[in-house]
Amino acid sequence: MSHHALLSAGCTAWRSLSCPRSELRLDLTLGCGQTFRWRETADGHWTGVMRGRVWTLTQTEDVLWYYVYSHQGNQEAEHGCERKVEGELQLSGKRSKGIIEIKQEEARSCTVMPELDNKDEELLKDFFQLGVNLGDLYRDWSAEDPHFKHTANIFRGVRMLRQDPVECLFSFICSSNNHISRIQGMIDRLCQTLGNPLCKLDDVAYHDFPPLPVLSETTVEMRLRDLGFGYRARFLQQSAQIIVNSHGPDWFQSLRCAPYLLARNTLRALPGVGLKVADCVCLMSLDKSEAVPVDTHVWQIAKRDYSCAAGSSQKTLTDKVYKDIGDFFRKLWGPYAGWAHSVLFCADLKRFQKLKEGIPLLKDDKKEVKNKKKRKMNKKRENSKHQRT
DNA sequence: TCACTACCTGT
DNA sequence: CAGGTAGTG
Repeated sequence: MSHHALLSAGCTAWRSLSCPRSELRLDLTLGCGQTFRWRETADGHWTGVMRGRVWTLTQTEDVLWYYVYSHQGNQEAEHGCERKVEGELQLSGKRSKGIIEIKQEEARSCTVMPELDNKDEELLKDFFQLGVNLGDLYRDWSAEDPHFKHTANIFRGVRMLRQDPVECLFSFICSSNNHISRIQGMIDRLCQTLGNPLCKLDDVAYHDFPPLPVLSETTVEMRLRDLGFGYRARFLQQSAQIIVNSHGPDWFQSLRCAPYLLARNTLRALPGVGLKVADCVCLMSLDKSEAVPVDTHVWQIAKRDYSCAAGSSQKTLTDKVYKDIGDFFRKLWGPYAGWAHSVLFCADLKRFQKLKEGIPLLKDDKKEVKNKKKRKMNKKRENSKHQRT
């Protein structure tokens, strides 16, 4: 059986690229709720699906390491990966680029084509938007905003992903009136049930995100209700159907080029997509760095930390208040306001509170308890399914 | 423009 | 109630 890759095991297929932690923190960026599909599969190792393949990522002080798994329809050889590299493994981060140097005979059994190497590096750079200099942005935001400056020191390296628009849209339709841990479970079940299987690692089956045509099938609503999606099941199916039936195949691509507000309004026409979800999709997958998703939490931040007047007298987050708060932050932070917002959002998450007291994150702090319960619930769901039929 | 409600499900 | 949305008055 295949295992999740471990950098310390010295597999020769690990590749790397220069990237200081101040520009990217995997734990914060992947764990702050902008994506729901990456897990810490080993200490500091994050595994997830990106562009139809399974990746494990980890980092040292100045280097980002990546490992891409093979599966059907994927040429790369994977055997021989348990092998140790001869001599010391350079974890010092001195090497900034390329694959670990390996002996000729090993190279044959655990090959990484140079041209693939390049492409994968480009994919990673695109996914993490490494062309955007986060250090410069932090400096600018800190200059304008003392409160940001305070928290930014602890929460460096929080960066916006450039996600697949389909996955992003349908994930955030699920986010309504919901919390992160449950959303993660829902997305897992969605991919497991409707997505293409990719590979299996240590008993964990990885699937691609379901394609639009599959999501648009009329049976999907019922199936998703059985998976515990509640009223969101209909939104998902309907939105997919509308996109498939009344928009061209490069609809999302065109939204990437469209101005922010046009893109947001277009998305809003889909069922289950309000201002908040539309802004998430704009910011996280459609290159709209100025989009600021305002949820109840961000609203609290605006009032508490910025004494932002908007909506201080209102009881609910109305459209007007929503827009006022977004404008407030855009004025404060500028064209990358959405990126700045995610830093503060991240800093406010309960799971990252320990960082503020200088306590490093431990991998299994949060999860152990939940896994047990999950099994119980799956059983419960099975039962109610049988009762219905 | 704002308030209120229903909507699924789990903590 | 939970990182909302849609429909109503």
